Amino acid sequence: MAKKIPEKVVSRLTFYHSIVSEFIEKNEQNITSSQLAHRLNIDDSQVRKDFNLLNKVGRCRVGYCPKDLKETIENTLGFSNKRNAFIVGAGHLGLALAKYDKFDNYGLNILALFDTDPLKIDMQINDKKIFHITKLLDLASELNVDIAILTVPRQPAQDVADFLIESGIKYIWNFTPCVLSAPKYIKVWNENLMASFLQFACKEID
Amino acid sequence: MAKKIPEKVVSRLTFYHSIVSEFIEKNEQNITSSQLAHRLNIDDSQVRKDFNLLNKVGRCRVGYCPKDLKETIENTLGFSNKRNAFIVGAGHLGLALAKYDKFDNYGLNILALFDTDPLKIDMQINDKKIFHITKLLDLASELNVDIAILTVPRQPAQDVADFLIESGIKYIWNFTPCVLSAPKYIKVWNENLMASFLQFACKEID
DNA sequence: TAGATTGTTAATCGATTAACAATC
DNA sequence: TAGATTGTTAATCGATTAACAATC
Repeated sequence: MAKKIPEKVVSRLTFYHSIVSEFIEKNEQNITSSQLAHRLNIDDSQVRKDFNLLNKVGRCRVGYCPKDLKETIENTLGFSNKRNAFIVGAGHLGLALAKYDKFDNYGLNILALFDTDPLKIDMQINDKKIFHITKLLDLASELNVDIAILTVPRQPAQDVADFLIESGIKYIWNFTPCVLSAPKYIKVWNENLMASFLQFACKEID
Repeated sequence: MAKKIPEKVVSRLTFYHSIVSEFIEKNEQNITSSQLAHRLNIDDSQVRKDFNLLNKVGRCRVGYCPKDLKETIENTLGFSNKRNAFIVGAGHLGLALAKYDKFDNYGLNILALFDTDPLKIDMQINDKKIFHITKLLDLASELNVDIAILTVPRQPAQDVADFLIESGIKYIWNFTPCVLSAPKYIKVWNENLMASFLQFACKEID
C-alpha cells in the first residue's frame, strides 16, 4: 500500500496475475521472468524490475514461485480492499459489467444497478437489483457508495453525471463516449473504447 | 498516415475530437489550447505539441478553428478508412459493442456477430445478424474480415481464439479476462477492464 | 501599444532496454 | 564446474512540463 505503483506497472501486474494463476492451475512450481515476458511481448528485465518493486525475490536458475507471486500481487493491488460501486445505466453494457466475474473477486463490489426504464426496475442481475435512478441518492448514503460506473447512452451522460455528483458520488468510471465535465475533486476515469480500437488498428502499420 | 502517431497521442486526439465537436455544436469559432487542456487535466503546451504533430496551425491571441481541427483529427486517425470486423460472442458485452454508435462512424465496421447459442442465431442487432460460429470461416473470407472482437466467456476464450486464427483472423481485440496465447504474426489487443479499474481506484491515494 | 496565445526549444521526468556481476 | 537466471546499475528512449520569443 505504502509505495505508489505507477499505472503501467499496475496494468502489467494484472497480466502477471492471470498468467501466474494459469501456472498454478497446471501445478508448475516455478515461473521465470522470461516466460512471463514472452507471453506479454515485453522485456524480461522489465518483469524482474516490476517484481523488485514488490520486494519479490526469485531464485537464480529457478525463477519465482507462482503461489507466492500471486499472493503478493493480490495484496499489492488490494484485491481484498472491497470497494462498493453502482452501475448507472442498465443497458447491455451495464448488464455485461454487472456479470463480469472478475470484479467481484478482485475488490470491486457492485451493489446495484440504476435505470429509468420501468420495464427494467426490480429485475435482478447476478443478485444485483435494478432500481429507479431516483433511489440513488438515498441508497448511496445508506450503503456508503462513492463509485459509479456510468453506462448510459451518450445524450444524457453529462446530466446523469451531474446528478451523480450531487448525490455524493466521488468516482465516475465513464464508459460513455462523452468527455465529462466535473469539478476537480471528482475523479473521472474515461474508458475510451474508440481510442483503444484506434491504437489497436494502427498496429497494422508495423 | 505517413507519420507514426504515438499511442498516447492517438488517445488524446480522440478526446480533442469529442470536445472540438461540442464546440462546433455550440457554434464557437475558436478554441484555445488551454481550454482543451483544462477539460482534460493536461498541460496546454502538450495540446499545442500534439497539434504540431498534425501540422495544425493556430492563430496567436485567437486559438484554433474547431472545424478545421475536427477534420484534421478525423483524417489523421483514418476515420474514413473503413475496417471490417466480426464480434465473436453475442452476450451482453457483444451486443453492447454491436450497438456502440461511435464505431460505425469512426471507421470500425461491424458486419456480423457469432455465437453458439441456438436461441440467438439469426437474431438481428442494429442490422447486424448473429450467425453460428461454424459460419465464421466462410464469411470471413467472403467479406474480407480480418478483425475479431472477442467477447466470449473466459473459459472458451483461448479455444475460440485458436479457431479464429485458423479462420484467417489477424487482429483480435480481446475483451475476455484471459491473456491469450497467439503466434507473433497475430495482433492481440487486450482490453484490460480490471487494470482500468485498479488504476482508477488507486487514484484515491493522491 | 499591451496582452494573450501560439510555436518551439530546452529541461525534466519517467519508463524501457541493455548489460553484466552475483548466485545457485 | 558450466550454465541459467536473478538483481541491479547504466544507457537509452520517449513523454511531459517549463519557459519564452514571436506574433497578432
